[in-house]
This record gives sequence, C-alpha cells and structure tokens, in this order.
Amino acid sequence: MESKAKYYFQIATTSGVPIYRQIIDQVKILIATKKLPKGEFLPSVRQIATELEINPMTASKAYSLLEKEGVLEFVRGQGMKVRESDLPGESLEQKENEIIPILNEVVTKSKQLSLRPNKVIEMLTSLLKEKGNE
Amino acid sequence: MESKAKYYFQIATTSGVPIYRQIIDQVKILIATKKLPKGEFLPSVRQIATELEINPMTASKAYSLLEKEGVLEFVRGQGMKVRESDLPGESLEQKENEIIPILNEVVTKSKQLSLRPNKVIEMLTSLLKEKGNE
DNA sequence: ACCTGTGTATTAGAAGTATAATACACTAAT
DNA sequence: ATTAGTGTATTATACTTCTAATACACAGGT
Repeated sequence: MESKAKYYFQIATTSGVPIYRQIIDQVKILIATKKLPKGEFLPSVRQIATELEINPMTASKAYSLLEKEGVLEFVRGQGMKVRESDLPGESLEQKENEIIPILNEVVTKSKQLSLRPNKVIEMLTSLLKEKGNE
Repeated sequence: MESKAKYYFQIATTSGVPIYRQIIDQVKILIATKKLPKGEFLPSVRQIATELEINPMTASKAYSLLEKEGVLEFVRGQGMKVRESDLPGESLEQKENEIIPILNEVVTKSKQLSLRPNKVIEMLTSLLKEKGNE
C-alpha cells in the first residue's frame, strides 16, 4: 500500500461554478500538465467526497462525464484511471471539428475588443508553450 | 420609410441554447462580419418577437445584456443601435484579461485532443483572416 | 391630447440544473 | 460466503434559469 492520496482537488464553494464542473476542470488540467500520467488511478468518489465534504454522487457525476468525454476509463472494482490511448475512432478532422467552436469564440471576442489578430495569436502561442512545458 | 427588415435572426428551438443567447451571439457575429455597421439600428424587440414568435421580453433581455457589454447603445424612442465608439475606459491590459479565459479553454482542449500546437495556431490564424475580410 | 412607436420593471410559472440520501451491482481478496 | 472496496441508478429537493403576461415610462408625430 503506497501512500497514494495527497492534495488532489480544491473547490471554491463561493465561486458559483458547480462542484462537479470544478472537479472536471481540475482533472483536465492535472492531465494536461502531466501531473496525472496516463494509466494512473484517480482517488475514489468516496475519497473525494470525504475530502471535500460533498456527496459521492457529485464526484461520480464528474467522473462519468469525463468518461463519456474519453478522458477517463472505468475499471470494474478498481476505479477510474486516466485513459491510456487516444480515442481510437477520432480522426484529425473530427478533432478539428471539436475545437473550432472554441476558436470561433476567440475570433468573435477579439473582434469585439478590437484586438489585433497578431496580438491574439501571440498570446495563444505563449499559453500553448507554457502549459506544454510544465 | 425605407424597407428595413430583411432576414435578421434565426433560432433553433431544439438546440438547448437559450433564445436570448442565440440572439446575442448572432448580433455579435453580424457586427464582427460588418453586416451590421456601427450606428445602424437593430430591429425592435417587437419586430423580433413577431418574427421569431417569442415574447418581446426575451428579445429585450438579449438587447439589454448587449448594451451592458458595450456592444449596443440605447436611443430613447428610437431603439437599439450598434455602438459607435469603442468603450473608452478599456485599456489593452483589460482587454487581454477578458480574452485569456477563452484562450485557456483552447489550450486545455487541444491538449486533450493531442492536437499539435502549430496546427491550432494555424487554424486560429485562418479563422481570424476569414472573419476579417467578409 | 392622442396614438404609435421605442425598451423594461415586475411578476409568475415552467423547465432545467446541482446536490444529496439511499440502495444497488459488481470486483477482489479473504 | 463474507467483507470491503469500486461506480451508479433512482429518487427527492432546493435552487437557478428561461420565457412569458402584464403594465408601465418615455419619445415623436399628428
């Protein structure tokens, strides 16, 4: 038995953002920044529930949505782990279609703010590098 | 009396996206693509309500939120028009802070999809050019 | 003054969302 | 078979959000 649990999640009950969504976001960030490697198991819903003093179902909701998204994988009797492989059926084109709506938001917002396109590109480039190196 | 009204808005009642939000998004796009020039008046809330078979209050909600955002301007007795000037008090730094959360979404999503950063940059560049030229 | 045109404050009700209590199905190890 | 560990289906409830009905204030033209 290795001492697994450490820090994990931190929720802000005042922020108005639903608890299950905060968990989802934090899992995604932990994975994107490689703090949670592929194949690693996440804390159980009851562990989270105790830590955060919430109901296990709330944690379960976060997990099952992440599973539906293809981020996590459920192993019977053991729990949720970070999915090993990328989704198999996902072509490059499908991936692009998933990200285009968000990019369009960026475009509309930057027009609205009259931000120079080059400035926006520059900012995104910088953010992409940051997150990649952590 | 010029024949003002034409097409304007199109709502999808099945999409789950609230009507007032669909109106907001479409107004922003119409402005970003210069189909609605600065100073132009928008259709009245009752016009929209009749066209879309909704309640005037729903259109009003869209308009007043757009006004609060600084996109539209209210003229007593005449209606809503596209704001002439950019918001005066907005510094570059404030503008950047508004767009960073959206850019972070892009970063997280692209990590999740394992999209190459260059590919993402390329897509955004292309979208920014498209919308700028229309 | 009147009528018709703006947008909206208020109120109400329907619909949806977030959280939780409980009970269940399943796995692994004893 | 039992025990202790996974996640979850179901149900209930509080809460928020969305839409609408009504009535109002103001502007402009007659």
